[in-house]
Amino acid sequence: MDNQIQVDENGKLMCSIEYTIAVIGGKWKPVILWHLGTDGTLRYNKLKKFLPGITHKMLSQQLKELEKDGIIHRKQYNQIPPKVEYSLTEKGYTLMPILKAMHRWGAEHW
Amino acid sequence: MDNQIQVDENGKLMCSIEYTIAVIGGKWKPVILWHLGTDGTLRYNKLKKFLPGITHKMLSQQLKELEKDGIIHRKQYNQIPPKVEYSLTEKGYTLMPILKAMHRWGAEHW
DNA sequence: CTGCATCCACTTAGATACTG
DNA sequence: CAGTATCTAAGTGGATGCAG
Repeated sequence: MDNQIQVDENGKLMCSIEYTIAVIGGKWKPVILWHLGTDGTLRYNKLKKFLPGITHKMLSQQLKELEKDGIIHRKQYNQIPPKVEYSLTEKGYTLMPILKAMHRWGAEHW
Repeated sequence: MDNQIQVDENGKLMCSIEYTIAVIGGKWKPVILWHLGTDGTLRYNKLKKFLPGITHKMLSQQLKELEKDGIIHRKQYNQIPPKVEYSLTEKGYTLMPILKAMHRWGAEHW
């Protein structure tokens, strides 16, 4: 087994797969990233339309976390009405193989 | 975008990536599957040692769900003391590329 | 050794209302 | 349009004890 022992911000032991889960895990993040990855750049509301059932609060929250982890980029236009665009960072794009694999597996094993 | 519209058991819309998340998502499942995938067959307690911090309750629960979804196989030996072995099913092994990718990404982007 | 049931603290997410 | 704050209901996981 080659998974190295790692430690999270609380000093708890983790293996590297747990780090990945911490970054892209949860109900919404994979789907958010999937859409940003396939569509390129999306405004807040456009993105929201791709996520049936997500609440306003959840979307902001998830986006903020993804931004903090360096996965997505947030570009704000200072205008009225406001306009904000989200896109994947370079680091974010490195996740696409995983997301593609997940998407494909889901389609095949439904 | 080629993600088809799908429906879950409650009639809610899902895209296929959400199904994958539903099956392998959460804090523990990817790590459980990772260990079963790399080590082959593991007894309950041996598996538990690989998951620092997991409680008894959580492990049973996660294993039961994975079994229900056809991802892992449970082999029980009727003896005292009990002995139960877990391993990946064929369907479970099809998840390994995803898990490998997650493991690798985590190691590279820590 | 493996698994289940109960209880309870804690976390999480939804609804709603408000801001620039 | 994009985001924040608060309140609260529901979900989740940990501790513990019991069983085969």
